[in-house]
Amino acid sequence: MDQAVRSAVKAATADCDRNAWDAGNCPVRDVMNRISGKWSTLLLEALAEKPHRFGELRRLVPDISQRMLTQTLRDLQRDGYIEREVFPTKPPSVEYRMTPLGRSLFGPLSKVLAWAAENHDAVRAARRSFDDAGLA
Amino acid sequence: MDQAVRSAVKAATADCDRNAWDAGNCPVRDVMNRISGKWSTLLLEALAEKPHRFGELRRLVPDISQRMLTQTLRDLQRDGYIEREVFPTKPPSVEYRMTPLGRSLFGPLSKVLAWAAENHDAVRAARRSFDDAGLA
DNA sequence: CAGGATCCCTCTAGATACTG
DNA sequence: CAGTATCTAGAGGGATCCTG
Repeated sequence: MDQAVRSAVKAATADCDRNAWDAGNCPVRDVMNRISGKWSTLLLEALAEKPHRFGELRRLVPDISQRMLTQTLRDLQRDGYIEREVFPTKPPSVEYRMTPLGRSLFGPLSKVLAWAAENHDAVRAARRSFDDAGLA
Repeated sequence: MDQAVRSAVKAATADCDRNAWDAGNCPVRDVMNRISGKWSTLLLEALAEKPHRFGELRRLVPDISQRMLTQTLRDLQRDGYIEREVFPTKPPSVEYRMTPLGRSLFGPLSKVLAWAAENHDAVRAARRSFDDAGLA
């Protein structure tokens, strides 16, 4: 980890200390809380590629309930990561697309997702050996 | 986002598709689920700097309960991100430290944490304007 | 000191049904 | 098509007491 990143993280940590790690004032927790939802990263991943309509997103993430799809999209929109555009056709259609802020987040975030894909086996192996050691 | 990252993410997505985004088989969800816990990133942040004992960690993250500290540490250990070493002194002391796997995760992850620190204000602004628009 | 065990509660997320 | 409303189960998380 280079020095620039290290000091940025340290600054964030310092903020948390001053505010007793209050969720609302700690940048790390405030931002992570949202992107760490069960579906957030999957939707960001889908919308990072290109804009999608509601129904398309539902098909891209088959096991999401329509309630959680709506809610997660609204949360992402509220934090400024995605935009919602309504086309007053009949029947109506709605398109979701990433904002510049969302793209700027997805840059670093995608690196973590890539890490997950590359190291998934290592994690599963660690998990197995932990369980086999009887510490489960 | 460069091409290497893009294709790695795409590969992960493809895996998820084949398995209907099953939590156990989707690398993204499997890894993100753990590091997205309420306390995981804060503890990784603390242990990235240097090893710490149980009591030190508790002081570093004042508002964590001892139950959640124990549980989160065990989860991180199970996935191979941190190590636990017991020193049979009297009274006993236990030290936690990051593993190579943990460090390799924390590289990309720290970039996201830095992003959170830098863009926290932008997110809060987006949130306010969303709420003021009456869409809350 | 570093936890384990227990009780309890909130909040998230899923299922189902209905609407402009 | 793209949602909203309601109900409910279950996980995540907290408080407290106990122990090697």
